[in-house]
Amino acid sequence: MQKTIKITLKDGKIIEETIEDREGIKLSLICQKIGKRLFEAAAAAKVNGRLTDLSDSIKEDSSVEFITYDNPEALPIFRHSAAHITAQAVKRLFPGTKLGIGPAIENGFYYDFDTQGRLTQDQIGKVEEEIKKIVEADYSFSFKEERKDAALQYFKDQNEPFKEELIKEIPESSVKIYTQGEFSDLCRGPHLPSTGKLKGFKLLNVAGAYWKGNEKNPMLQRLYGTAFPTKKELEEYLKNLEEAAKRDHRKLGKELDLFSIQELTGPGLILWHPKGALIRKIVEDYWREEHLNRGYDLVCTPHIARVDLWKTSGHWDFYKENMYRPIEVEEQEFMLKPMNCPFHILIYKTKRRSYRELPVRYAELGTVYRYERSGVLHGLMRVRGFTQDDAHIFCSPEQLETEMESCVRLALDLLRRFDFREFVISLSTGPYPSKAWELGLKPEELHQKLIGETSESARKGSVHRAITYQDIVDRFYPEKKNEFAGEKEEWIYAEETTAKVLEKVVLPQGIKPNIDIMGAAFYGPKIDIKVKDALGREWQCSTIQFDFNLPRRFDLNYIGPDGKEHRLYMVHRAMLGSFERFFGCLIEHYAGDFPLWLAPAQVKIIPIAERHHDYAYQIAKELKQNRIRAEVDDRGEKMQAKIRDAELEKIPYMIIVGDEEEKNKTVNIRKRKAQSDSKPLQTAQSLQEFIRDLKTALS
RNA sequence: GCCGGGAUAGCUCAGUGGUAGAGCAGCUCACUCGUAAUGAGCAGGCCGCGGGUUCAAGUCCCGCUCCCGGCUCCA
Repeated sequence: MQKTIKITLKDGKIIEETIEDREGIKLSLICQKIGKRLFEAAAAAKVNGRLTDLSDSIKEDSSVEFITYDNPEALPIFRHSAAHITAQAVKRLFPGTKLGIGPAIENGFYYDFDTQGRLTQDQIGKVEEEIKKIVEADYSFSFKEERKDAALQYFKDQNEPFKEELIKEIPESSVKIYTQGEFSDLCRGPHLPSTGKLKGFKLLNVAGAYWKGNEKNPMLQRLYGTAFPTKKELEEYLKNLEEAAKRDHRKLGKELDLFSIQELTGPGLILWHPKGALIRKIVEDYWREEHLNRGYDLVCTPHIARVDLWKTSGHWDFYKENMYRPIEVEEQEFMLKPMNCPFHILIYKTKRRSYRELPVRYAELGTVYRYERSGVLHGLMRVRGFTQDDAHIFCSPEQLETEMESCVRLALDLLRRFDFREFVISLSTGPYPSKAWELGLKPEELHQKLIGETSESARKGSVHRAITYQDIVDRFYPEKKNEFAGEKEEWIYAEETTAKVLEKVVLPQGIKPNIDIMGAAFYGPKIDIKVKDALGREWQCSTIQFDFNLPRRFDLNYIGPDGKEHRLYMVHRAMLGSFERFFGCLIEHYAGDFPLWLAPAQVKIIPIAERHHDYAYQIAKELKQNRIRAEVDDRGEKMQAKIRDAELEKIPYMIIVGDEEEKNKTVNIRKRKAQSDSKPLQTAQSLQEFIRDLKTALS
């Protein structure tokens, strides 16, 4: 039986094809008919909005879009195909290897294998060689739809226990098996037409990873790599990696003498050297100033407290794993604080509070200690002792919206001061259906995001009914939903208040919040703000968290206008996060090249010869009187060497003084990074002018 | 914590079971210099820590500490 089907293309053009009813027509054929160039550039196709392989066929009227290499949607296809090719290479080199999973990830892909430990870092080169052979062989990717039991048998015969496990978890009755050359793998697809299309790939490193991320499962070897449609894009990416390595805060921290972490002190404990401490002091001053201006009160609290405090707060029961063992003093047990909140609560509770004095906002640069497993520590980013820029807001329900709004504004204002321009904001919601999530995602998108990744049928679009929040909670978090503190009404009120604030403050700035469903802490929903640094990497900084738990545990209340006690709302918030992590971010964001207001030394004065030293010190004195951080380089080095060293120290300005300057009472200014091959940026001017300019730049 | 890799001078790093090395930094001396490294000399080491194998260990083996890449978690 033959029939004619209509194919609607992306540009609206409709083509008709007459096909054999049972066989349909291959997408690659359609593509080829449209044009040779399109065919060569096509990685995959989208049929009725669903991605599929070019080797797939269609049998009915459809809308078809071809995904070419330059389309961002092609990237994951490349990477996923690269993962399969990598697996093929590894299986060739290490027979008996059992396959785990091999997905595309943000900047590349990985594949997990059980090679019985044979795959190590020094084998990467060999695997790459093998991949090259596979690419050159240009095997085509093809797939077969198999019934689950047949597929199960197949992978059993292949001795692939992980694949068997995966198939058993798939709800559909059939699965797809992709083949290129002698290699076959369970996969949802789609893939490139053939292995030869993979032009730019690179294996990056090997690491251990638990099967399904669960430490009770066996440890597999994970091979990370990346892939791009062209070599050029790959090279750009690798360059970016190099740049990131250059900016590594651990490296710059050592080079610029900012901080150290030493074996004798212990892992995850930071020693701030003078220059680092100075930058921290500048940030702290700015932070305190901003908080005082915005109605916060500063408080200070101790590092240890009796264990009873932590029992009252619940940390003893629920946070014990992250706390250090008690310290015994005069037969009483004290604990190092992992958080500041209980102390702030105690200050609040020292007297009866009237609604007239709300909101109460207590802010503290509070140093806390948390036990972190040794393997997770990382420079300044993940440590065991750190100082949070913490605050707690105690307010009435009516004040919540205003308070939230000012928190979000404060966070963005502070972060922008440090030249962060892009933000990723997410709202983490709890177990009750509030309307908050509609803010970030349309129901269909939600569908794709949540169901699409886990279920084939939803991807095919067979479930089009509107999905509800409750569906998601029930389906994905069946046990977790009972672990939450607080009343349903509180949750909904808090989430909807937050949504209102995000709508008012964040959306107009062109930032679309993410909704992290069920991402809330057990005690309340939260907003997190991540910054994107100069290289586009994301760092968690601000967090604003509701707490329905502590006000109950500590019986926090206020006296309302009706003369009765009312339950207080409490908000935890940190804007920069911790000074340690934030400092690490700043170092990487600025590549160690701190802006004038943060630079530990702002001006280096370079006398050309010894006879200019007096004049140099005179200038330094005057700069210091104007609160400008200046140093004289009075070493017996050549001027050129001093300039070089000042450049390497990344000091924003140099003042070079010699006979001419001394005679004319001027200063010769060289701005950092004014390379000798560029136009000379240095100008002679009076010191007063220079000071005025700096002050303008600093204000 | 687990898997893999690593630790040699202040820093960056060579080092094949047989006398511990370089460059930079440091110190001393000379040079007093015009926009990214002046030259010479000197000094600098529990080769991460502890055991073992060996005539002999920085090198081989075992244990520990710390670091790096991940897994998991988070400020």
